This record gives sequence, C-alpha cells and structure tokens, in this order.
Amino acid sequence: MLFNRLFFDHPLTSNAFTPLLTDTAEECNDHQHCQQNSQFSHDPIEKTKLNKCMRIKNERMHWADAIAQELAGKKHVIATGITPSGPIHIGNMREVITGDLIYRAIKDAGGDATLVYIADNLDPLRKRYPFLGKEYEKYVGMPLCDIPCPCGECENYAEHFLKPFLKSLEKLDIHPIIYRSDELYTHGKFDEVIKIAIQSTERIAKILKETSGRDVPEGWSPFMPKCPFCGKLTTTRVLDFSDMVEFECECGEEGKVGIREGKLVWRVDWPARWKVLNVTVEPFGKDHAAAGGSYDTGARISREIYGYEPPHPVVYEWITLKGKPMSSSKGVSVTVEDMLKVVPPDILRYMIVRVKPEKHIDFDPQITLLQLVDEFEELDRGSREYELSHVELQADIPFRHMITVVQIAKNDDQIFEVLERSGYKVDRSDKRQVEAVLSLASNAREWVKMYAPERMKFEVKERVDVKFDEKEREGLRRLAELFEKREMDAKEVHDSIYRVANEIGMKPSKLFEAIYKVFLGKKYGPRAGWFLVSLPRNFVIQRLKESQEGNNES
RNA sequence: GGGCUCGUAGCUCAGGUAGGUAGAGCGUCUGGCUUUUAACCAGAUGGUCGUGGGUUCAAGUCCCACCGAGCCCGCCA
Repeated sequence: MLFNRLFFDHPLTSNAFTPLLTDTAEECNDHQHCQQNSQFSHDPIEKTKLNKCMRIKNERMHWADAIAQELAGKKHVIATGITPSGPIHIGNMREVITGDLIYRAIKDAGGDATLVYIADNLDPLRKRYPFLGKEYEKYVGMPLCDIPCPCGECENYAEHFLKPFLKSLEKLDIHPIIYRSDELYTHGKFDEVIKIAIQSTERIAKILKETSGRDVPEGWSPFMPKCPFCGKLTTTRVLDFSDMVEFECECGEEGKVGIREGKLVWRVDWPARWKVLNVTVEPFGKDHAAAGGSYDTGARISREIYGYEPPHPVVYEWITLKGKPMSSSKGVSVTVEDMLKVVPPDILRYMIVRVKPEKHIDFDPQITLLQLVDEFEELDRGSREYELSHVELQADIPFRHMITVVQIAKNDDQIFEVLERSGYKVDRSDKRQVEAVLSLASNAREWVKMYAPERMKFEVKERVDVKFDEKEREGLRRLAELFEKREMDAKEVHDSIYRVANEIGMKPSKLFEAIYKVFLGKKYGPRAGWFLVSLPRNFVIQRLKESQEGNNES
C-alpha cells in the first residue's frame, strides 16, 4: 500500500530517461525512472538493478486494493444480487462480501463508490424444492414475491428468505442500498429498458445466438408478461407489442398487459439493470463467466442495445461444503444465518478476505473452522486482512477460551463471573460490551453443540464418583492446600501442578488425569491451570477435598 | 465438441495489467522455561512453482501443447 502511494505520487520528471541505478530498492526514490529505463536499457546488469527496484511494487497487496487501484479515478456503483428462492447460503454470500470488500477498498483509497444489493424477488419459482410442501407445486412459475410465505408470518415467499439474510448483512457490517426487483419494475424504473428490449427482440435474439450458439425458440421475447389470470411468468408467450403487451398463456387465457406486469428474461434483465442503476462493478459466480455465458451476452446487449459500457467483471469461485458444491435444494449448504450462529461475523468475512475471489474455498464447519478462527485471532491487528475483516463491537476474547467458558457457566451471569476469574475484564455497565460478549458466548455454545469433537466437550460433574490411589489423593490434597493459602492466577496454578507432582514423585501427567477426573470424570480436559481458575475458588477447594473421601477413610 | 477458472512447502495461501536470487502463516523437528496435556519463547526444516516445449542474457510470471480438478455453453438467477 505504502509503496504504491509512493509510486504513484511521483510525477514523471523531464529527465525520465536518465538511468538511475541503485543496489537496493530503498535507495531508489523514483520508480518511474526505473520503469522507463528497464524497458530501454540493453545492459543486462543495469537492467537487473532497475528491475530489482521495480519489484518493490510487487510487495503484498490485497486483492481488493488491487481491484480498487485498477478502478481508480471514477465514481463506482458495485452491484450484487441474490435470488431469495431458498435459504441463502455462504456460497451466495461470497458475492456480497466480495462486493463490500471492493467497496471498502475504493473508499479507503479515497474513491467514490456505492454498494447495491438487488433482491431478485420477481424471479419465478423454478420448481417445488424439497423443503417445500406439496401445496407449493401450484406456485411454480409465479414470481417469488407473489407466493405465500412458508412460515405464514412474512409478507411473501421472497421476504421469508430475505429477512434473515438482511439481518446477517447488518451483523457483517455490510450496508448496501437495497432494491427489490418487483419495486424497480412496478415503479417504472425499467419502463425504458423494457421497451427498448422488446423493440430490439430480433437483434437480441441474434446476439444470444451468436454468443451462446443457441437458437432462441420460435416466438421468443425478452419480456415475460405475467398472466393476470394464473399469475405465472413462465407460461406466457408474447404475441404482439404496441403500448401494451399482447400475450397468450398456457392456462388458456390471453389478453394484454402493461410493461410493468412482467419481467425481462435473465440474460436481458442483467444488462438492463446495469444501465438503469449505472452499475460499473459486477461480482458474479463463475457460472456466468464462461464464453457464451450470461456476462458475455450481457456485455454485448449492454453495448449494442443499451449503448452502455458493461461493468468491470469480478469473477468468484464457489464455496464447497467438505468438497461438495453447496445447494440449498439438495440440502448441502450452510446458511449465512447458521454460520453466524456458530462464529462471529468477522470470521465469515475473513474467510472471503483471505483468498482471491477466483480461488475455490472448501468449507468445513468442524476443525477447519476453528483453525480459521485461530488464524484470524493471531492476525496482526494492523494488517490489511484484519482491517478488511474486522467488524465493530466484537468481544476481544479468544474463541477457544470461550468454548471452555460456556461449558463451565450455567447461565449468562456465570459467563461474566467465569471470564472475570480467568482474567478477562468486562465492563458490565457497558451494554454494548455485554452484548458483544454474550453474542460470542452464544456462538461458542452453538459451535460446541453442533460441531465440537467429543474430545473438546466436557461437563463439570455434580459430585466425585471416582476413587483415587494414595499418590493421587496426596497430590490433590496438596493442591487444595495451595488453593486455600492464596489466590493464584492461571499460570501459577499450572506451574503448581507440575511442582506438586514432582515433590511427591509422581508423573505430572498422572496428576493432570486425577484433576480432570475429579472435576469432569474424564482423563483429559481443557488446559488445567486456566480451567481451574475459571471455576469458583471455594468450589475447587471443596471438590479437591472431596476427593480425599473414599477408600482411605474406611 | 467449444470455453472459463484453478494447480506454488506436509496444509492454507501470497507472488494478479509491469519477467530479475521462490515468500508468509500453520504444521513438523530441535532447544529453553523444575513443565506433553487446548501454553509461551528461540531456532531449524521445508518447493525440479501440474508436465513438456518455445521466446529471452533472464520465465512461477509471457506464448503453445498436454495432464488433473471444478464449472459454463439447457434463457434458469
């Protein structure tokens, strides 16, 4: 970043062709010189030196900044969009996060940008998905915004899936201007582009044929009227157009509707939208990117029909779930909502931030996810990755520790007590802090429930139900004494365990096992020192003493 | 059949529009802290850059061919 600014802030001077030789990049103060000269010099040694200098600009730059740099000098509208035909999963989410990152990068570079999200709620329901009841069969072909909500509580089908998604956007600190396509159409924003499309039917058909190599069917129209009788978009055929669209429908009816009663087919809708919203940057999945795919046809329609330069494409790869492509309809998916139940939002952002859009991501909610969390928490707070991932108001408590905490605490109050004892201060009068902590705790609790391997799960037992041998009792007794004597911090406790074991000639591992058995009834558990100080001190003392009861007393 | 994207250390990835001595994190190993337990510190280890050609004084980087993975070309976003 810094190097880049230096590079670009340097004006080209009049003696640009004077060789400027330096041994190290730091010594060079005018990279423009080096750039020019490396191209014209024929002396290999000189070239080497010059190029070495130029190399400096190849220092790590985040992909979002690189895109922003490429786009510099113009006002931008970044358009994202997802069809709310089912639960929106994290694969879909890549589109919006990618857009947001570019948006932030442009802003950070001092540019002007707007982020837009378009909910394609006018798209027809393609089929009755497995998660829908039989009664939905009759809605196939109707716009999503005209179909009743599955839970009966939202305005319509589209809103049902949109609501949790929009809420997730908030959590992810993504704030696009939100459009719903039914509003864009019915409010007349698309009037113009629809008219042009219908009038250009022949030319559009030709473009589609030329780019995708497919003949469009007889009587094809870029506009799908919505049949006022059966409410469907997919069953109508356009017969004629003057001011109104004349159509016939498979339901047997025919008639005329206005151009606000319907929708452009996807391949035309896309470029039309670019024109209407002045879109200049468009992230999209690789499915649209192939030759003859919808970006190709869209770009031509945009130029040739709408006279609009198509937006800068940003192609992103799919996110797979343990190797399988995500698909809500096949049940192979993790919804954004679900993921945010399990990890804080910055982790989801980081997952997208850390790799270039064209890189494929395989998602595994179990251990890999935890590694992702660790990696993020270890990240240098000043790094660009951290900056781009970071979401305001995040509790600064390691997730792994929280996993221990929530398994000790029985309720919200105890969470704060446990945190306090283990050295994390939370100002409980600060509502936002409290909220942040509870939200992280809820993530951890959910993660344990859903994905934790057995080894990481534990429960503090109500009573000791294990008997110990003499050595073990001795070790535990001495620990109890230490706890009684004074308060210790986690490290001290941890050290004491080793010391006590050594004092009585016991293998430390045996003492650790005994401790875990006393409290958890298992031979292993979270790091002992940190675990023990998380518990109430009196309880620890009492429990250690209880371990003395049993066969040696009788 | 046509096309798009990806292939760099054991793993995850930088090295994107500028050819110039192959990088980071994690892991692994070693050493240290009277210390294997879900810890910390220090150091070390690690790659014929998918393969084969070509251009060049110089190629992970540019060109061609091939291999492997995924996807698109069914108007369906």
